[in-house]
Amino acid sequence: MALRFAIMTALLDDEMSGYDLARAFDKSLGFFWHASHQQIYRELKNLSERSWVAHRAERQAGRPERHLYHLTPAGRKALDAWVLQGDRMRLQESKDELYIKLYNLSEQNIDYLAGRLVARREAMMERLYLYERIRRRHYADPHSLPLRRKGVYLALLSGISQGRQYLAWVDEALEILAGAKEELPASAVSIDPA
Amino acid sequence: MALRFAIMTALLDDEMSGYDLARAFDKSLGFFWHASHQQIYRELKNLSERSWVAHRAERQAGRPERHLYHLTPAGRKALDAWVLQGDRMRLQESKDELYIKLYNLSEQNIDYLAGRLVARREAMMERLYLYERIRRRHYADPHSLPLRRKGVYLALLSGISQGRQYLAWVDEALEILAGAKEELPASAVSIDPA
DNA sequence: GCTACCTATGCAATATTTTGCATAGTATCT
DNA sequence: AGATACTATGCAAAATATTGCATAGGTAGC
Repeated sequence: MALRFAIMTALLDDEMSGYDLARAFDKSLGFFWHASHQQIYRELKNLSERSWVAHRAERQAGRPERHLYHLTPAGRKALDAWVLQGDRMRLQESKDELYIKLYNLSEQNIDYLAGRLVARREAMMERLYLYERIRRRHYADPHSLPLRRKGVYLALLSGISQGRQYLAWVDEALEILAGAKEELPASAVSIDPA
Repeated sequence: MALRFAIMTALLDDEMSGYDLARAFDKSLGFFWHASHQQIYRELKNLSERSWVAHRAERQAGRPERHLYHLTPAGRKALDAWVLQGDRMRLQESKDELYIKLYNLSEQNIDYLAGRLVARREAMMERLYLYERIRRRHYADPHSLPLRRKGVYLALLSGISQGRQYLAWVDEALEILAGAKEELPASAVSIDPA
């Protein structure tokens, strides 16, 4: 349901192709709602049938045609109505397998899990770097933004603040894991005079 | 896929009924992986077919029978193996419609969206309170915990830290929205001498 | 007595998401 | 020359998740 409206939201400013949208959903909007290109093409088809979006073809030399989608007035109206519609407030559940795996922490998997945490830290740092760049480039002076852009800015702030919090948590978690490992009996490696 | 293992994880300590699991997924484990009772019963059936869990019936006076599930040795083995298996690291996307709605911030919906933020703050404060209570009750001295419980503690820490971050963000967002509203021309309410 | 909610289980339909496949030309690296 | 990656679109199947319904007795408040 929401993906439909996320796509329309992305079309508020510019017309975009399915491919463009797929890339947009790898970035800013995708931080809040991920979608694969297959999903996007299917939704675009659905939205076209509803006449909430329409497209024009753009021929390119050598390459496949781009179908550039844009909001219709009916789509714009539907989007505006959706924003004001009831809100199933599921408080964010950070759906990451790693948490479940942490519930299974053991001597056998502690190194593996610590490694996965490090990988997440790196990925998050990269993303955080991207967001900070966007912030500096487009939201350096939030006070002067038009109202709608202030909303986007709030979402961006949430991403940045979540990212920083996540990095701090990973670091703390790694420290605790390192401490726990030291206390472990060096059983497997010990030269046991059998 | 992961729900299967989340359920097995919950069965590590105690045997539980589907109903018990459903309630557990409203609390601690559910912060990381939500599941409805229908899903849980289906997975339990599936897990039984794989012989990864087994159950015994417990008759109760007046009430329906409870089917108490427990891990089998094969289930335990499968769980241990899963923890070490490849990890599709999708960095958490806070899948909340509200972010998309914020991208559509306008004079028409600013009050509504601010109200939804307040509702989220209240819900998060309640949850945070629950987590802090769990922390004080069961994880007051994290250093002395056995290894596996330290993993659970890390997940709990993540929940607490995310919750606090979220509250701080909501407050900042509400302030920015309040500031933005003040700057708005008082168009709709003004006594316009037509 | 009626209403609402809790314990306790589960089926079925629908909606959403993921994964695999398919096509086709261009560009870049080795 | 061949491998890999990028632009660009889309179908189909499988896995997951949500929503509605169904049963059945117990407890608590009005």
